[in-house]
Amino acid sequence: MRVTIADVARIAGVSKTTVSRVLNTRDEVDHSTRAHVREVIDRLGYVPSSGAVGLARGTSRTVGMLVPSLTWPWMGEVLQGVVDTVEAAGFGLLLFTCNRGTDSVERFTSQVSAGAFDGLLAVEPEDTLAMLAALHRKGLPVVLIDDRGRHPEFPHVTAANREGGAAAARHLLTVGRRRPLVLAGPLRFGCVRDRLDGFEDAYAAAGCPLDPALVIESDFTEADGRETVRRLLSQGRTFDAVFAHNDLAAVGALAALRTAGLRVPDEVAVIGFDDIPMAGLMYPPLTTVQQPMREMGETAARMLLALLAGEELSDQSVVLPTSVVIRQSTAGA
Amino acid sequence: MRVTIADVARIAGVSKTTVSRVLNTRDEVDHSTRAHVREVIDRLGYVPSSGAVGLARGTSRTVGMLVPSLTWPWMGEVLQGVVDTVEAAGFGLLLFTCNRGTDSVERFTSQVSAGAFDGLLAVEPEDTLAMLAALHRKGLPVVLIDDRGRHPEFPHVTAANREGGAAAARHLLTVGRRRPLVLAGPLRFGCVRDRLDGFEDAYAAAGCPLDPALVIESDFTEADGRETVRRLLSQGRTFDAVFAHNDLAAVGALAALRTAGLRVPDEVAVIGFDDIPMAGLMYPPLTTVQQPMREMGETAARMLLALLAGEELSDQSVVLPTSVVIRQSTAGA
DNA sequence: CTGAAAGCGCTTACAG
DNA sequence: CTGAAAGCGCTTACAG
Repeated sequence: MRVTIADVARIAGVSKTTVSRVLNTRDEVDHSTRAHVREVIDRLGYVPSSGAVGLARGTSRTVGMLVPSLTWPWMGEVLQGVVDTVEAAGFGLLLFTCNRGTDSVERFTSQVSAGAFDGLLAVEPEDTLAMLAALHRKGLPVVLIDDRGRHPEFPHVTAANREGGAAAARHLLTVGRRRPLVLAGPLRFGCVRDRLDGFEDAYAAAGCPLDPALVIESDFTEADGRETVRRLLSQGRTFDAVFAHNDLAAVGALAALRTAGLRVPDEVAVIGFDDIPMAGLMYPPLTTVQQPMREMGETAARMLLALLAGEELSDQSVVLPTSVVIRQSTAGA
Repeated sequence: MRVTIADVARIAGVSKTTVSRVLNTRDEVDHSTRAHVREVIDRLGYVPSSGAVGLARGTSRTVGMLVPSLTWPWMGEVLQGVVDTVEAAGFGLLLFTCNRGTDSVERFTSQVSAGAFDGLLAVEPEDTLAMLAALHRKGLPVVLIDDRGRHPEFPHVTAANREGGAAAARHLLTVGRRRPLVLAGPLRFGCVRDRLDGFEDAYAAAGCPLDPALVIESDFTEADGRETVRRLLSQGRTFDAVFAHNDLAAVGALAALRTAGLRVPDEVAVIGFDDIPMAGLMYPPLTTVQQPMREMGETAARMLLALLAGEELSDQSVVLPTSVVIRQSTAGA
């Protein structure tokens, strides 16, 4: 059924060794022999069995990718960046989301021991960090795409969260907002503290320190963003801007402000973080701090491929720039 | 380094054959031998090499998934359904998006010949249908997650597009709309024709045939939905509802209507198709015909796994029900 | 119930 | 420049 290297060798009248060399090495084969073997390979449509190659070479030319969820709004972009890069390098991508308890985590780790992939890309491994650290110590190359934590022990790529927070602040100051509400993400995340620090410092530097009562921990969901803003308004709190630590919460803020009859951006300007695909489609279109998700995926993949090629990483930690995308939720009509 | 079956055999004082049997067969091994080997396996943390098992058995226990894009708004749901199902069955999922020309298509097909996976799940393979048909004829099990075409030659899962179109019509009739605009998708897609047929028939059955001038082919994008509605309004066309063949186009319609100063749903009701995650977050929240994307992914994966297990499919074609999710873009406040 | 041996399809020293 | 042979880590008739 399957065409094997033995078939090619027999038909070309050479040894399997020679066929293998034509396939894998650049020299050591006579020019005309090489051409002839090539011709037979093409004619037969021979493709080496990836399983056999992997077994003989001890590598799979496959990378694993572990994500906590595939339905988060920005995950598609990250994944697309990863897949494009990995495919272009001729590697396969094995996808895992061990999000169904101990069982699935165990199944995942056993795939590692099984040598199913040579290296791992992981997004935000909140509950799996210990496991990843263990695999990493055992020699598995790992690169984190790190939206949440601070994991100096791993090579990782992050967005410039601190600068992003500062840029959000400068933008709000530019449009004249002196009293912003901060809808922070969970404070246990490093990225959240960074965004907050950058934002606070920029406001302080402008001689306009934040009101601590207007810095609220939220949970990155639309529902909580909406509910939090509703509650603050009903308590009589006043603010002239909202800085949400992600776009989903910003969308919730938009809804609560609308319900309360407050005009955006005239009375309250709103800025989010991420620039998920729907941000520009909201009403009003949402100003936001863009994280270059696709580029983060590409960069992480390139780092992992470099590691697998035995190269040293010039930087263990790559920080990609964020940028403010100005739309009508802060900029007026 | 790696613990092999030979290590286990040596330490347990049995043959590799026996270890293999403990691993793979239910009987043929003495109870106490089995227990002892199990204990050694656990103690050593032995996991069979997936490459070696695959080579020896001729299968990879991996399924491939081919998607045209990872950034479409509903793709995450499909993927999550697939991954959950495939993982639970102990299979790996290899992800491909050969969307970069001939090169990447070739690379993909060679992965098939390489035996990198045992079966394939594919979403909407517009430009790759001929290639998939060829692989299918050569014996590769393929299941299509079929949002667009009509591909009777493959096992596939679809949503009930015709019924969905009819349900959209009935809903609009219920809220008193007699003169709807249809923002159709590309008419070359089977799903588009089905949605249109169902919608038209239901309106005709209500004694209210559609105005052909109000059935417009669009391209499933927000920009085109917006532009089309803008153009029709500027031409003086009147309609009291919009049925868009996907949510993105419906979101565009919402924007154009807002710009034109038309109130939704009072003056124009809007209904979409898909129920993508952002549908409920729009202003006003978008009524839409829901496709069960995650379930489609799960179902397709289950079908493929059944095929790989050598089972006959009871149905080559599975049609999952759609349902109207009523929100404020048709229902008033 | 158990094991020796061949085989899956490659790669890679080693020898010439 | 080329090939015979061993080896990668398993499974599976076959024999006992």
